[in-house]
Amino acid sequence: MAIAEELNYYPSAAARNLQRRKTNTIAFAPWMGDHSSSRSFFKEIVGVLALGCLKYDLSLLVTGANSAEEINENLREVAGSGRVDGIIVADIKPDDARVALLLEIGIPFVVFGRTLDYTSLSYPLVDVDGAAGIRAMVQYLYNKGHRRIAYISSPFNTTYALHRYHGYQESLVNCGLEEDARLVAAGLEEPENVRAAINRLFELPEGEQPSAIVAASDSLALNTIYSLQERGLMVGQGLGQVAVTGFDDLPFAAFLRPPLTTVRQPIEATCAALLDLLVLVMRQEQEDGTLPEISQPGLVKLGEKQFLLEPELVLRESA
Amino acid sequence: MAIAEELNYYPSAAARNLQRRKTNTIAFAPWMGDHSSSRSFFKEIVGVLALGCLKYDLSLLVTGANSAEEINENLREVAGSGRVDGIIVADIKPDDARVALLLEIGIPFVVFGRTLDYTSLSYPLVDVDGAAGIRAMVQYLYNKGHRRIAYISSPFNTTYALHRYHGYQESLVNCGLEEDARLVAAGLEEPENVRAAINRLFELPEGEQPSAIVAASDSLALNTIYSLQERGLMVGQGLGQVAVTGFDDLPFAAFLRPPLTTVRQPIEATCAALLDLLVLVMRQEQEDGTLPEISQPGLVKLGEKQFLLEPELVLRESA
DNA sequence: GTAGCTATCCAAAACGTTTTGGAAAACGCC
DNA sequence: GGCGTTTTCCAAAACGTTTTGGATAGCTAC
Repeated sequence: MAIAEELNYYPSAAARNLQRRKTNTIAFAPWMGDHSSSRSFFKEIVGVLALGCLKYDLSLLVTGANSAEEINENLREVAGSGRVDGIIVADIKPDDARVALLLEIGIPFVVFGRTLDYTSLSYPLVDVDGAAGIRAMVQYLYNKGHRRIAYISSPFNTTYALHRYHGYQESLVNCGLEEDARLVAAGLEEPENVRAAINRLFELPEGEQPSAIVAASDSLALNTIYSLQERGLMVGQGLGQVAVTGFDDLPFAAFLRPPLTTVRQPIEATCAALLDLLVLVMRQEQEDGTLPEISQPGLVKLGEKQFLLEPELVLRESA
Repeated sequence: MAIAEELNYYPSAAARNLQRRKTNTIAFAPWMGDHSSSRSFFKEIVGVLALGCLKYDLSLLVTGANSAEEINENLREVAGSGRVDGIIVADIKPDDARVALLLEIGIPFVVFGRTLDYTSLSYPLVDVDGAAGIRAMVQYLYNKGHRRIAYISSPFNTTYALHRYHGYQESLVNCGLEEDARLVAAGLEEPENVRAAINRLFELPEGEQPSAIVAASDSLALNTIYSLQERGLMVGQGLGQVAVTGFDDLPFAAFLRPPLTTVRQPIEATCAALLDLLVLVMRQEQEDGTLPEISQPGLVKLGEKQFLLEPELVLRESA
């Protein structure tokens, strides 16, 4: 050991990997598409994952891809060549082909998020319970006295957008409120579309206008706030003000004026759960021994290897 | 080939790596410290790097580390074991030990940023010319008629903070203005400190107060704007307004009210230059053949393997 | 047809570890 | 001291590629 130290010797990773048939490396495969809204959240994750890997002595390989074909080809190559022992798939689309691909290849993997298959238990996953987050938010607004609660969403072509919307519907039922289609605007992305939607909301007859607006994401909430301010409306919880809430707790949320009440994505907990679960799946793959239990505060067990994380309400001045 | 396709065969990466003594993998080693301000910028980079790697058929390994010792140990291991062919070091500190370490190990590497060694040409680097960015900004403000231009900075314990400040000083000279120590506030990080600094600026005698405030980062600019608004001052370029500028063009900059005039970090260009340079160094390492020229719009050649990128002014309504 | 050269082919070596398995050593017991 | 068992030791095999180099085949020119 002394001589090794002196010679600055480190065992060759390639030779080790070859003989042990194991790389101690996992891949992080986000979507990397043009979808800027989801992108900003997944950027947050990389760093936390990298730090989390230290605990398990894993290295983190980040795969980029410009298109759907490229990501699949990439995944095939990375998994097929044995470059990694496991894969974390993020930013899943409703009809994402990656899950099927990975099941076919037979490499250990964990998905962050759910495909459209709402209650899918066929693959290991961790997801933030968006429906629960929105439910908690709507309930909070209801308790504050709001009865006309509008909902603003991005297009329903992502699973999380759907889950969050379902949360809105569920909590309306829980609160004994009727869903009013005129208070729901989905498919919004560009600021202009948000502005148009907000304008429509406040062209409703007097007593039918919303007193609170729940946005499905922080960036929608941001544009909602500006749209309201442009109309000369005040944002906040006070009398004559319109309450606005977001979802994600992106870095800017606290710096808006007024600071945004929102639902915080539990990034650290999510990453920890993803890693714990992936390591479990990888171990189980080689020696079918006893699998350690995965448990964390706020973690709901959906199935054998499926977990949901409760997000947290962050109350600020916008509601 | 048909049979390989049919059997879903992919060559073993480990065996290849072993024989070729080459991994086609590079490491990205950011600081990953607690430094939240720099962190947000480096998160931006990972994704772009991952995409850029595709061009060169490289994989990207992201190393995490919780402390200075850990990052060094990590770097030693990754480089020593031959896990990667080259390393991109980011978020460099003035007295960063990583450069010396990598030089000693003798692995190809590229640094994003400069150590305190202001004109260091002893290792390959790419940096954004912060001084040039601030110079352009001050010159712009001068041309708009501003003569009392204040400067707000984070602590001078990072190289980029120093460079940017030097840019401020240089452009004052260029514009024929005297530096007024009362208009410079450095060492700021927390919102309260920024507020205090702003308050001091506007407790100056009438004609000596600043008409423009150049902040060394977007987050400082954000707190500057709020501090001004709390004092009842209007932010913008108009009459009786205080102009405020930032640096980085973080995602929220465009969404502030008023939208922030700032200096945009050329992320894509930076990543492209880093990769081009690293690939060059790696190739040169093995076969000392002809090295292709690295050239990009806005790229200034500082030395044989040292490049500076001109950042770009983004003019919005805050100035 | 043959000499001299180049192109093709393929079995064997090499890459640097870990695993394997047989031999030697150590141990425990009667 | 001898037998059976366990532990230690170490040379050789294995991991799955790419490289090597000697042999064979293919050309060209006389």
